[in-house]
Amino acid sequence: SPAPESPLSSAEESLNGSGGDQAPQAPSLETPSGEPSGGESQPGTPLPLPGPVTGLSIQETVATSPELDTYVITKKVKEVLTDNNLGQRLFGESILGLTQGSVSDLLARPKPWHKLSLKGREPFVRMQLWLQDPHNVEKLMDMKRLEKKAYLKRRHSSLSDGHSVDGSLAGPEFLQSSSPQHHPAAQPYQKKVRVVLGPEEKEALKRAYQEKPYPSPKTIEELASQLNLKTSTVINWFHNYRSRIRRELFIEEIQAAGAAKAGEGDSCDGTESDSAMEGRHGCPAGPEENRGASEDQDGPEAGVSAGSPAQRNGTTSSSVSSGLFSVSEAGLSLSVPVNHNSAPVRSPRDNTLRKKKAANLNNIIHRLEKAAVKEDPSEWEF
DNA sequence: TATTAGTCAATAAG
DNA sequence: CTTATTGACTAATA
Repeated sequence: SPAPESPLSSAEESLNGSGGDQAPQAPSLETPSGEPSGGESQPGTPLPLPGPVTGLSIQETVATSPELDTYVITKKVKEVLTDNNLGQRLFGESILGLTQGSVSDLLARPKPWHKLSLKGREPFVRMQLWLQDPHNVEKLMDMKRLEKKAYLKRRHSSLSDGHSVDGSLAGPEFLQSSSPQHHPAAQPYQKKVRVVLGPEEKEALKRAYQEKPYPSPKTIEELASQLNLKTSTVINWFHNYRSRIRRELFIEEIQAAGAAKAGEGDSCDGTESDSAMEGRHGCPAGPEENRGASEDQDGPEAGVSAGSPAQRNGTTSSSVSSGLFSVSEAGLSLSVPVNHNSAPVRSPRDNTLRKKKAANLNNIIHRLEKAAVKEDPSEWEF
């Protein structure tokens, strides 16, 4: 029941090569804007400009877009989608040209605008444009209805023939439904078996990451054989892990930005050295929501707790201390908590140390080392 | 060539 | 069914 059927999206100009397919690109997005509609925007959300008949391509719109607050945008999109019972799949495929999983990720962990590449900004610009016109919600809902209709029709036809026992399987046949490229012969399309790393393997890899975020080919080979994994799997794991750890740091950065600032007399101080630091202006503006204070599994997964603003400050350079850089105790073997708390009954588990912080430290060290070789400090991204 | 950024797509979780 | 997670792959960069 996947959807080989591209709902309605008219021209799906996807020019692709390469085995798999990637980059759907250009979904449908017009802005007839037939109604003046009150169109009040949100808090600090500026309003770029659509580009239907204005001849502007989305790409150009992205390039000329003012800084957008990705956090505010995703928050709003999530709200609108849930309020109207619209799913990520439909939204993603028809509005963003992305798959459900990508949308989920984007909405849950938007990277700050200044950390996004031109391509990475595109989905956010599309979301912003989509939000701009309340009419778009209606259109999406219509689409949803059409899809449902088609779905029911399909189901009906398949029920009509076989048996009556609806709610469930009928006999052996029925397995194997629609697959891309139905009609003809779908021959040897075995949907790639997903490699799933066991908790133990992940632990080992995380441990390895802690000591060396950028393992040498030799180390990688070693890990691969020890864990009985393909070398490429280990390499991919490191790529993905670094990338995802980094992303969490962005998120902390954003959350932190919203805190520690009562009055508004601070925002961005003037002492901005020469670096091309980013400039977060519109604070997350997100009141409420605990966000983040979650995680804390047990065995696997470590957590990152509150972060702190990493600010650049030419004058008082010492104030670098941040929760992020305070590595409690990395390494292994820790258990036996020295328990020296004043609090009587406290911290039962905890064993799950802040590995990520430690890992991040290593990551930073690594980058610092690389940066040290450079002469131009303006490139240091700290 | 090594890494990163962005996604996809399978499948886990809810 | 919908959303979240994650190994793998492509294109862009350094």
